[in-house]
Amino acid sequence: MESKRDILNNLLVVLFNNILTIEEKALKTGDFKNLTISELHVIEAVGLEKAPNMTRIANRLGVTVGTLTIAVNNLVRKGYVQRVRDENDRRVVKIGLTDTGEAAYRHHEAFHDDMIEFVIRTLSDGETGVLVEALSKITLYFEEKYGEGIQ
Amino acid sequence: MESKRDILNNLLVVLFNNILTIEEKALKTGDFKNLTISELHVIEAVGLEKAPNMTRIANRLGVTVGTLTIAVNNLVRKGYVQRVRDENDRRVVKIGLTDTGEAAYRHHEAFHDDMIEFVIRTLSDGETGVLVEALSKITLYFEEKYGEGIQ
DNA sequence: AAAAATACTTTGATAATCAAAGTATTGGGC
DNA sequence: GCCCAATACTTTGATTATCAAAGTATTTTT
Repeated sequence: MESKRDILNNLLVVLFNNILTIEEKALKTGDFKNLTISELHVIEAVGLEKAPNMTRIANRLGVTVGTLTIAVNNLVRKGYVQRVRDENDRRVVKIGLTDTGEAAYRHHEAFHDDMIEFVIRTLSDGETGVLVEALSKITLYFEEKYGEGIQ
Repeated sequence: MESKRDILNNLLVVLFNNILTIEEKALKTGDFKNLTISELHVIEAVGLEKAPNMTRIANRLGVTVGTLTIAVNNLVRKGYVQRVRDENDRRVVKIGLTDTGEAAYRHHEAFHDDMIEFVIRTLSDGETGVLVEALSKITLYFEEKYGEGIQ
């Protein structure tokens, strides 16, 4: 008999290990086959704020600004984002989504919405509450134990 | 007020997006700083079975066998795994953990055990049941919707 | 006005990844 | 028993992701 521990561990391992693959698969079902999962996460970070600068995005994603520069170069080339020099402080580069970028952002958002919608539809109110509670605790646990890996 | 939907979405995004970073951070606290997170996942896959072959591991990890060959080359060089030709079918290469590999496997296992231990300690029996139920449903949902991305 | 700090880009290196081509071995059909 | 197809793996060539460190431009501090 598999213990509750083992079951829980397996679930978390499978979910965590496969979520990126799944996200990528979902992405490739849309009109955005030329986006990688990393690039999508840049688009996600840009879409969540209005015109964030490079440092802000890099921190959010947990990568260096140099790494982000390269990703943004490619996204500009592919037509998903734009660079805009800040006129107040000309060192700063703000990143915005193009119309195509907006569309990609919404396509990915729909992936999340569907997932959440499914969970809420499937579980009772009480169960959803417990799930939120449990995930909050796990997040908090990671935060305390491993610090700024998580924002 | 943030809706239950938004809270749940944020939790899942934060957990999913950061789990690899966190796992890597946990890894680097041990004696295995020269392992990357991908290499660790190979070690994990090898440790879960007795001497799996290349194809088996590659399928489990969702990468091509070519990709795995390179990872195994590096892991052999670093002394974590061994290649053993199958004497019954000499096309087959079975992969096993060295003693160092075993140690790395157990160190990573401890990371999982701690996490699970925390969850079980923190939640009531009923709550843990709901969590398992909810995660099972999410996994199933992904499986149905996106097929073999998940095993 | 010089020096230090900040924001970003570039460079050089390594790792992860795939598809496709190549090598070795096995199994099936005749 | 021999050939051909299939299988298991490795190699190759290309792309992407990543970092640290060096470089450039601009702003802030002294």
